[in-house]
Amino acid sequence: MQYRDYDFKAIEKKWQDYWVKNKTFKATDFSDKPKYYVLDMFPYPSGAGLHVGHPEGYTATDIVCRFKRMNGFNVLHPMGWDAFGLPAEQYAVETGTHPSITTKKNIETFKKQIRSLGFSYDWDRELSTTDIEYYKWTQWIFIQLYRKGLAYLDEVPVNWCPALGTVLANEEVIDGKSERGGHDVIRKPMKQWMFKITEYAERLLEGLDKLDWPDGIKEMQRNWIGKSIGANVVFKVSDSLEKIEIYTTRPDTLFGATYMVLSPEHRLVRTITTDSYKNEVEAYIEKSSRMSDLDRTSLNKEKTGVFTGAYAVNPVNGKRIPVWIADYVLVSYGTGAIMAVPSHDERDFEFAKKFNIPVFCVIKPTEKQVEEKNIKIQDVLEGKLCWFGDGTGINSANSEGLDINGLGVNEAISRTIKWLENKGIGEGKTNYKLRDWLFSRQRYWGEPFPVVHMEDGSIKLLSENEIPLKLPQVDNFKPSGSGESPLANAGEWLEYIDPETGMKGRRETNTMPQWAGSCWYYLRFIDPLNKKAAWDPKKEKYWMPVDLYVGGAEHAVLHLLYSRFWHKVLFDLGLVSTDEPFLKLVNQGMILGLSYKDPRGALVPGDKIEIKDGKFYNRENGDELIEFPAKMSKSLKNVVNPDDVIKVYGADSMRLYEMFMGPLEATKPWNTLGVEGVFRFLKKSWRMICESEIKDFQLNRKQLSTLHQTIKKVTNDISTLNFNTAISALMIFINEFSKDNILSREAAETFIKLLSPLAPHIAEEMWEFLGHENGTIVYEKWPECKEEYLKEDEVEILVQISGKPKVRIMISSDSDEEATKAKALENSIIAELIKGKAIRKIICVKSRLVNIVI
RNA sequence: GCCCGGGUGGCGAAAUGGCAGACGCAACGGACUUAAAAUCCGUUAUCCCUUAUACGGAUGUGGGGGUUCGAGUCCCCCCCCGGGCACCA
Repeated sequence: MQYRDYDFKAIEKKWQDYWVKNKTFKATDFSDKPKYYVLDMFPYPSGAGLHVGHPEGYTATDIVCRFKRMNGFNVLHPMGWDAFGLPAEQYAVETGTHPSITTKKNIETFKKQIRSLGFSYDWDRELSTTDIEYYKWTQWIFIQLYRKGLAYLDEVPVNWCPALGTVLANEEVIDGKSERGGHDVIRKPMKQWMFKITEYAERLLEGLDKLDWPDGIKEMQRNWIGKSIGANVVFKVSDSLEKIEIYTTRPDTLFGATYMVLSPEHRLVRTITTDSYKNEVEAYIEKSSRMSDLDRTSLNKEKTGVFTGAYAVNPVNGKRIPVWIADYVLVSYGTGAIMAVPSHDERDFEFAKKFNIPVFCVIKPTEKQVEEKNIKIQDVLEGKLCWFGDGTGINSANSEGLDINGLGVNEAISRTIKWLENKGIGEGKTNYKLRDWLFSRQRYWGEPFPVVHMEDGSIKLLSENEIPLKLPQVDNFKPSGSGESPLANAGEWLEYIDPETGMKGRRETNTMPQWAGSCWYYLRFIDPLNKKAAWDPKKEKYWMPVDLYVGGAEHAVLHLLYSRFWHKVLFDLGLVSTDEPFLKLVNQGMILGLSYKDPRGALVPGDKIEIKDGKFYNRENGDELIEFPAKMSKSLKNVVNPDDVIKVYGADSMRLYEMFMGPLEATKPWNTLGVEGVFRFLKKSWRMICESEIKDFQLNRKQLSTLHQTIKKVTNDISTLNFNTAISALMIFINEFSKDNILSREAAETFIKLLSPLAPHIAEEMWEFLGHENGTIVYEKWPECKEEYLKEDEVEILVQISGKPKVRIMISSDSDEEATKAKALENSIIAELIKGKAIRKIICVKSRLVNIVI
């Protein structure tokens, strides 16, 4: 073959066409090879197209896939579209364009862009959550969950915006106002579909332990689930038959309870409030119901509350304590009521101080902690200071057999619970912060629920042969005005007549949230064309679980928790074979854009920058600016479009730069100048292969060592996803081997193979250039590192005197400790430096250093 | 406030407790060229000593302490940046 320039445009087109034509990356079901399932978080195909953040994770997974194929794995690497959702619907409201048209167009753009990067997806498995053949099975899964008793309708508050006449998603409400227009948003109760994810709280928590996920993400899920262990305790209401049950994690502080608090929504509030306090209580309830959650829970908010006039009896000591209502107690957690122990709970302490409620200390801090925290123990004992650290019980005994004085916190808790249980007035109780999952949206562009509201008020679940329930064509995508979804205007579509009983009904007009489609797409990829089932269980058993899942950390809780929940339900139903879907999870870091900030720290958009003498100025007011990485955004004009990079440098350079910037997980700033460097490296590689004389000859010791060190480094680094250092190893190799204009075939072929997962187009072309005329490098065997070549005859070691580096000497690489020491001591410079000094000791690290301590 | 990340040259970054700054960018100098691009070679942490870019010495991984023959790496305290959670009793 004739030498040509590195014409990346022609090369990349040629091989992308070749891969598509030959279905090079087709994953075969039931191959004898070990399977490896690599999944990217599939994108929402927006109108803006890809930005440089998308290809980061996709490049990483692509490299792993190609590496695994060369190591003999049968790789499943699919791509699809999470295409239901708000932007297409909002565009429809504004322009009247049907969301399916927008979606189709955006998918085409995304697909073209993704293909231009040469990713090795099996495109035969492509899917979109909006395909009727896909959402049929999303509805089918809903049916399974419903039948298992995990779906229910409940009247819960939604974000209702009267000015816009619509319901908003949480994400569209910013500081209690609508994102668009800044109108007030209130909480309005509406019938909503809920999932009992709380039934799976414990298993979702336990399951985390065995997952190979970033600790941060696991911790976020743990916090979200929010398990706490404590007790429910029943307090009698004084002069009444009513009882108030409270939840506490600190039953050991029961003797310190000086008041109680009910949340304003607690069902007993009106019952127990005495006549003289009615007006105040009603006013308070009314006031807090109008407040948004944000207002109620915002920081630094001073505590508020009112007394109900009622008293309760503390069951451990019979003391009468006042019952208050306050919005710092949430109705949705625990029992919606607490016992307040101001002496040992900061919130209660704050409240008690404000309303002059007594503080009664029941835990004496340990000496050690008093010292550490630098507090006066007397202040705690007198109730002047709130103490929530360790300590021992005081003032905590009654005549009915409970005595926890002198006990530590843990022991006191278990004793108290035992006592409460014996008396029948309380029990050990575990609570979770996790709430049931609100699953319906008042939207058009989502999966319709396979549900009908019948005339008689009953709810009918469609049967499996009544799905797919197709989303109807409508002309008007505007909200219905009643707070219902645009589907409420869908006319005939709404009407339903039961085929068996003839009873009339109206279809559910809510649609499912965007999470629905992404909850199970990894399962459909296994068997995307199956018409009879969501997936074939045999294929599921072969491919699952996902071995590597890569995506952004913004899905840490929601998507990843929801899909784990569905997966566990499917597992319980015997529909999948593993109880966790994603074995290993990696979050790629955010890529920031180059931005500029002025002396006041304000960011200045990219089009207002003027560069003079290597310094940056604001064109408008002459302020000197400093370069500063910031999140890419339209307004800052710092968004980098991959297409532009590919046009100038090619897809291989784009891929390489994305990986060379730094560790995959790190947040890092994009700098287009950096692409120049990897582009040069590829050009250099190209010249080394295509301009050198390639011959078969035996490499010398030094070259063999470099070659095998490179194999070892690249192999390890790709396995551990440290692509940046793998690339630098290949650069070192090139710097070494491109010095000569004659190259051994062995070195050349090994290099191309090592490069091929990272920069596949150029690798294919060079592979072909070397005479592999028909075929692809994709399934060539990955080079093997032979340890015996790594060893060099001589190694350089450092000789230090008292830890200070002095000289470097060459020694035979198999010198033992004694020989190494002797060599070091006989060196003339060392001998001079230690002359006349006593050697205290000598530390010797084999093949590394000798440290002579004097 | 709490929980995770992170802080290393002008910049992106490397470093199983063992020579800090590999690799790359930028900058500077040189070669090639009529010239430019491309390419190649070299220099590039700070300070001191010095006729000096030699030789030599000291300092240096956010700050302060500690462990160790030896610390970017381990331990304690503090500061700053990014992300998440936020009255969950």
